[in-house]
Amino acid sequence: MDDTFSALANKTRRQILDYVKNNPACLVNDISNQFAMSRIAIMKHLKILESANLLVTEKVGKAKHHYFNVIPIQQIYDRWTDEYSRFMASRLTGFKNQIEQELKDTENEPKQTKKCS
Amino acid sequence: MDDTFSALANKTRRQILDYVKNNPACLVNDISNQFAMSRIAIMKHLKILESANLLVTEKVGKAKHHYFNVIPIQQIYDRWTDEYSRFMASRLTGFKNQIEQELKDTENEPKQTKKCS
DNA sequence: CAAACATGTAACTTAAAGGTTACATATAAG
DNA sequence: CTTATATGTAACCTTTAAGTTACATGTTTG
Repeated sequence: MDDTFSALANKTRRQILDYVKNNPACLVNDISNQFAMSRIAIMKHLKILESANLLVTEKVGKAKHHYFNVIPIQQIYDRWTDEYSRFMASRLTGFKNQIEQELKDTENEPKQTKKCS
Repeated sequence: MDDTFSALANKTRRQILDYVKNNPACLVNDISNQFAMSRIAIMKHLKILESANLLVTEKVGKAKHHYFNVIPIQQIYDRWTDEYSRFMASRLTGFKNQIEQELKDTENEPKQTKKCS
């Protein structure tokens, strides 16, 4: 999970994900041609994305095909909607009201701190 | 948006967010007491979280109160669900039901928050 | 086989992240 | 007023991130 957050923290890597999503089966060179930086730099980003399982690859001869994998993003999505579900739900009622509600409800409730991934 | 991703990429900062969410109005010292590292290190993390607008603060005398702000996370959520809507589409129905369930449950479940100092 | 092509590895540089200790300021309380 | 408390700033250190150039390997194709 930490790998996923780290991988997504870099703008170039998010752009790579966007590109691969829109160009399934694309090659290393296809990807690196989209960016100003060198192919080596892109390959490092690809390695990080692949380690985070955000990209999966298939080697066919000398060609390496890349595919976007949404599952780690879904896992983050699930994490946040679990951790912050009340806040996500609050989109219907507004943040301010929710904070006021929390402060009001505070006295008779137990503290609970959840572990972080 | 980049600030938000960067801020969320660090495990300590995610844990800080969890703590502040569960302990609205908490102070710098309340937060730093939860961690092994120094108060100064925590203050740097707080500054980053505040710059990313994930935390909002209110100064009252010598005390600085911290509050979690979900809006940047909602924006990320919206970005990804927009960017990857095709991939998320299959999950949307489940999500809708989940939110409805959460809203329903919220009325009966005790909330897990406690006000600080 | 030789040349072009696609990808992979190594070594290095620079900048930024994440932490430390020491010191400074401002408010509350005795 | 003096002391304890809560937060803020400065200077520094170490590790990691992110990029570079140069070279190596493996695979098609003429």
